[in-house]
Amino acid sequence: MADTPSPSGARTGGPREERYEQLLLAAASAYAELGYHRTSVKTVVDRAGVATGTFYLYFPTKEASALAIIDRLYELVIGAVVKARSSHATSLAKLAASVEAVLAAFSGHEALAKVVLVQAPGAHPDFDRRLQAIHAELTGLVARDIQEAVDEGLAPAQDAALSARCVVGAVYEILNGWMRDRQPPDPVAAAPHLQAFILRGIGAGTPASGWAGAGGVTP
Amino acid sequence: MADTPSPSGARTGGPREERYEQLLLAAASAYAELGYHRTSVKTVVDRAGVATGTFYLYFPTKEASALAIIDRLYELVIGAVVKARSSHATSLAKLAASVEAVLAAFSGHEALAKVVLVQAPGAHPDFDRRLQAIHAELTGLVARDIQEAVDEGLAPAQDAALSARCVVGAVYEILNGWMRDRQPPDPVAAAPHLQAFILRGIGAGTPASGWAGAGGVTP
Amino acid sequence: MADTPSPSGARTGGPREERYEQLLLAAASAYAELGYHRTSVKTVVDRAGVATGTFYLYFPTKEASALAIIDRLYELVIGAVVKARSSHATSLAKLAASVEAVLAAFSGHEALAKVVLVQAPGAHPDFDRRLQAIHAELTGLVARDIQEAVDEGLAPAQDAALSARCVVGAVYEILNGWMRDRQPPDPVAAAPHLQAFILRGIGAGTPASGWAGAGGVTP
Amino acid sequence: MADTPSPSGARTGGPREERYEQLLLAAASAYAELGYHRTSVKTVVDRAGVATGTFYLYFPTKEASALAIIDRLYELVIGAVVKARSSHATSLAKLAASVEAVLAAFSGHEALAKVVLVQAPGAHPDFDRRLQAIHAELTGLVARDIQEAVDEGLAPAQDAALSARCVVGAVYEILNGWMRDRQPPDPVAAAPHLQAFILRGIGAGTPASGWAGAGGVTP
DNA sequence: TATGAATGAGCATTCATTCAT
DNA sequence: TATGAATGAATGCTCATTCAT
Repeated sequence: MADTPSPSGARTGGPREERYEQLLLAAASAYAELGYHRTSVKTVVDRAGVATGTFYLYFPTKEASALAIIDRLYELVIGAVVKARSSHATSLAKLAASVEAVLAAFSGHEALAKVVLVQAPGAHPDFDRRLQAIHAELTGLVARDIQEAVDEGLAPAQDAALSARCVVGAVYEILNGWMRDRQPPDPVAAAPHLQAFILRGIGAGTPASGWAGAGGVTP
Repeated sequence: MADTPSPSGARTGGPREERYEQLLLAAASAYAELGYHRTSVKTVVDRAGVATGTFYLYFPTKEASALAIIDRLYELVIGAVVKARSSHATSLAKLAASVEAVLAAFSGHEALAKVVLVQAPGAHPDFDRRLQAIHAELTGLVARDIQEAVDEGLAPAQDAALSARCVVGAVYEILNGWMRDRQPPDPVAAAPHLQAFILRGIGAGTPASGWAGAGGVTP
Repeated sequence: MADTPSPSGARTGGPREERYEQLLLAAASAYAELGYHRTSVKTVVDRAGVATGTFYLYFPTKEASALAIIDRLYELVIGAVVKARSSHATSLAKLAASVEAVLAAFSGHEALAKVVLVQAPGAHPDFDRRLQAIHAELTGLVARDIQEAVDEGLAPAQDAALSARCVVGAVYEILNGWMRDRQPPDPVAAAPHLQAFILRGIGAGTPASGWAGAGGVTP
Repeated sequence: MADTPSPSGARTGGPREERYEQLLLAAASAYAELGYHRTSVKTVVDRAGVATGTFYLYFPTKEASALAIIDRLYELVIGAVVKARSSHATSLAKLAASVEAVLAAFSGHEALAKVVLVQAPGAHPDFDRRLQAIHAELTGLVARDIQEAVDEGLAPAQDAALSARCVVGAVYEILNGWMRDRQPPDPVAAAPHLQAFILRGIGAGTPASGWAGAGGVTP
């Protein structure tokens, strides 16, 4: 609902930016609902209430509109994660905060999330490439936290990259379940459980390890 | 390459079955490589070395061929899981064995796996529905194991369904990484790490809990 | 009317070749009448009495259909010219025979001629390139004849290439006039006048120079 | 490059006329370079450095801009020819002077010439009609000269209209060769050769016939 | 007069599906 | 059973033209 307040930060946003948002969101909701390939540009412009040609005033191709959606969510998610992490000092707190931030960012933009997590993969080679960016960034962040925790003796020796994949997979699956059939009904509410699972998973499973209290950092 | 040699070795395979396999595998490899929508029926029949019309003697529609691929992998995976579980008595051993069986089944049929895990989601509403079957079945099995472990005092109280999602997500992500960029290079070799992560994640993190030795159950 | 009897020489021409001819001629007549850009593929297939997709069974693109028309006329014209020339021994007789052969070949395939001489130039860079081939071939042949006549003392010293352009220009303009408003009503009947003009133009203007009787070589 | 500096030097050129020239020349250069159909109005206004809407303040349609180009060249060519002819008294001198004037006028306005001779024919029915005007006027003038020469006994009896077409065709082809690949490098320098060819062609091939000295009439 | 965002009809091309052989 | 030519609806994209500012 409160989707993407102009990335440039400008509050006013000339009519140009408004139209762009309008089309981006119309495209996102259509792709989310019908799937990228089953959505025609006509469907998108009908939802946005503009003419066909207008779409191409803002996106060079249909494909570009999907890439823009991916990029938009990328910014939102990475932005939220970076912000959340900056409030915490220890590796485990950063990790726990990141998990919650990801849940909050994705679930706060469901249409975008559905496009990125469900519809885009496999729809086009370029999408997959772009998707990798978010994925790699997130997994890298998590891997670093785990490695740090290991180095600090907070977790047992392990393949940090592999564990990071497990972490990211668990988070995505929670989001997928929520998007698919509202299980869990609220991803953010499930954060504590997920954090507990993850921290135990990497072998840093007790609050004494220093991650307790990371919850609620993303207002 | 060594993709899906007739699942039940018993099949005598009349010419009809052979053609069907040929087309199913040609479709799977094409969809895996190019994506469902970017693959035309022409491409599939070219790979199978038959004429266009022949495709429709074995599948009523293109869509049906993808559903057949999903069903095929479903059988393979669930079959392997059920078989693996039958060799173990305790909940945790069953869980650990299931994880390895899933990794082995998917990674033993890469083309099918790519179609099911990467290309099918989002490509068609019917696919998503069918995909749910595998997913729900797997998650249900895992949830049951977890609940059992909790009931037996082997793991702390928790939302078993939620934890099960985490488990399944972690497994899928390992498979995704392998399919995407061979990270890890061999999913089955990564099974111990993954099992450890998962068992710790549900709070049953020590071999003393009774899951050790589950490895190698899938011959 | 008697347009393009299968280039491969095969008289029977399977249904495949027939369809191709049908489409080529439908395209030629449409392009000739409406112009290349003002003709849609729909228009062509309607004239041919086939479905849209069928067009693309025989031509990879609309552009290719126009190139095929150009090539077809190229073969017809060059073929006729080479054949006509082979019946004559002297340079001037060859030249005169070529002129008549060109008039006959173009005027015997009016739709193709209109496409090549009127509609194709400027319609697409590729067309222009291909058009050059016919043009250069014809001009080269004429230039050779003129040079030979000069060398044999049958015509005064001159820039043979420049004179050849004049010759070809005169021939094309006669054809253009005929296509535009049937002036002259019959290009072949105008051949003697044109030949006289041309031979005088290159300074070999008397029948004594040895070109008389070249007329009528193309039955 | 030095294309069409306002035809009648008298024009004071208010800002309105300047804009018009600017757009006419931008359109001409674009059509000449890219072809009429491959040039969008956007391309023209970009070259002219004005906004899209401005184009329609000076031309009712895109088509009208091409017609204006044709008309402009018509004025230039006919004007030059009439002027050149007025300096000569005899039919053959008028003819020879006309040829040179046409070469000079077209080659002095290459962009316009390319549009008129190469791009416009076939691009639109209306263009063809308008093109006829220049064509008929020129051919008529030449035919009259030839008829006069015949009547004066300077040339043998002939179909003056047909000969006139040959003359015009030869001139156009020289211009086409120059525009296509700078063969000849300078049409005006080729005028003597062309004049000789033409006068010989109509059977008035000796300077004694009274056409010598017609060269250089267009200052 | 000048702008340029918006329009929407029009078009080339693709491809799942059919069916006569 | 097998073939592959034929179909025609569907779609992404362009661009001449309009009009509110």
